[in-house]
Amino acid sequence: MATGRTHRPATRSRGIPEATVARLPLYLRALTALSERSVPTVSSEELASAAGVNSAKLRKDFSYLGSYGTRGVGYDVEYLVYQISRELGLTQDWPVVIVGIGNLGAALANYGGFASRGFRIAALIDADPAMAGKPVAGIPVQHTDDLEKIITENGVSIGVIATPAGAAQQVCDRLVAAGVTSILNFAPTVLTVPDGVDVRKVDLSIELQILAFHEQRKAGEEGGTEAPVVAPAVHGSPAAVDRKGPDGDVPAVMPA
Amino acid sequence: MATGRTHRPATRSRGIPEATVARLPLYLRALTALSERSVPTVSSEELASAAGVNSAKLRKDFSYLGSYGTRGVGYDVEYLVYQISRELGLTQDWPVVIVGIGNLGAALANYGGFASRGFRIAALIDADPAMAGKPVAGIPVQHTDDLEKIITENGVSIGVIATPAGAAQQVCDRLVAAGVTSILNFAPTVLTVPDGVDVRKVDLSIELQILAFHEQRKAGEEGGTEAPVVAPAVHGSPAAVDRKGPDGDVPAVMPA
DNA sequence: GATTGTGAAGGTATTCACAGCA
DNA sequence: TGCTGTGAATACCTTCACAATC
Repeated sequence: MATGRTHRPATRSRGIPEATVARLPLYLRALTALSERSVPTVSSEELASAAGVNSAKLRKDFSYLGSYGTRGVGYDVEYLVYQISRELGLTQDWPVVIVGIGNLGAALANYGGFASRGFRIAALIDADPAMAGKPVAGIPVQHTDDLEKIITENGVSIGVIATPAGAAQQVCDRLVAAGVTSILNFAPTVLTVPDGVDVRKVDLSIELQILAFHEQRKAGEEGGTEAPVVAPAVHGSPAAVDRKGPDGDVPAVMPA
Repeated sequence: MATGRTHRPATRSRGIPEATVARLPLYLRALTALSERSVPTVSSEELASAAGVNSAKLRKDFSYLGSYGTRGVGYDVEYLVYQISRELGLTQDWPVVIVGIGNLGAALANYGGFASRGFRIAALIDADPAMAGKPVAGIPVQHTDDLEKIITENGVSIGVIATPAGAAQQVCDRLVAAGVTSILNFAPTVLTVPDGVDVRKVDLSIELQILAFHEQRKAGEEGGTEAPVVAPAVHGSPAAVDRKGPDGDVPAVMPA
């Protein structure tokens, strides 16, 4: 779900599998909570359950980082927090810009977990001149015109796009041209970027649609009641032949 | 990344692999765009590139749904839109409640892609009495006290949690008790739910941390120009064989 | 000739289950 | 005895490559 372009085998980066990397933040969060409660050590079983994964997976994940546990005892909380933080690159802090300070951008700017976890908002950028200078989350919004300058002067390599879909690709291009190499995209668009740039996408409607899929299945399962499927009568289209799907009548397509 | 609890093999649901389900919304979005431009048919190659995946994968994905294409020609756009919508359960519309109307909740409420894609905001709910009655995105906010009533009366089965982390589990429990079986969680917490309830999680700081991981790697690769990595004198990670024990300088742990 | 649909091959990820160590 | 670390087994996903079909 990341990767700059279709190529790049999404292969494990430096020996650590992508799937493992995606779980490290989860472990880190659970560990941080334990650390705050001054818990000195934790077993794979306990930690796994706090992170919502199973313990074998967790141990395998940690084994990619090294042997940081003690047999018969468990893991030293502080030590693990440090090792994972380092592995994730959180021992330095990353200046981040957020582009598009609408409802969502403002929500992101106000999100507390930001500063506390290795990231620092270097700037908020919006295309609306009326926003310029207005403080959001205590940070004055700057105009898109200065985007390149802001990126360069602050050494920003991570950008967050929270603009409308229509503007996202253009903003992305400018960010990349200015030197950003990692992008978190909240706009509902597929971004095209050159090799070497990572894009991750967060998309509300995709998540909801996935839930709807499972929800529908649940409804259909029990009692077999439901009969939601309307079944199209093969339209001017294909596979009249051996095609499976029910037939009935078609579209009435989606809105937009 | 979903699934109710550790168990449930995350197995394919009704023959359609989870990975495929997660891509259907992507295809649907690309198809909808084509549909709006009145494009009648599309090849796997074209559609795949619009959706940002490779064409073999797309064809394989579609093959799980049925044989909806025409060899030598491609796919009928309208027909596919309909089939995918149906598969995702978007031919009905799902009432959704959003709990926690802070910055993020408001942003979600204002998110346009909502109504247009098979979902309808049935209610906005917040624990702050001062919010009650105040309209957000044209919908009056209701108080948490009425949560159960709202869920039941509207037949809501999908809930969105946008509360602070501390309140999330409790809200989740109430939603589930009231009949919600799918939850989209924006709070940075692991939710525990009974079997049969799906949870999906959207987490800004996790995404950023994953980006930071890759970003760090990039910096390390090239000529080392960047030189950002502070590199604790500590030993390398893996191959250090029997690596072990905190010695020398360790932690300097994360804030929170 | 073009493009789909799909077996088969190749990877990646998860889980099992137990040897090894504190 | 208790718990980690990890090979081996399994499950899942992606990609290849080509026969089937329009």
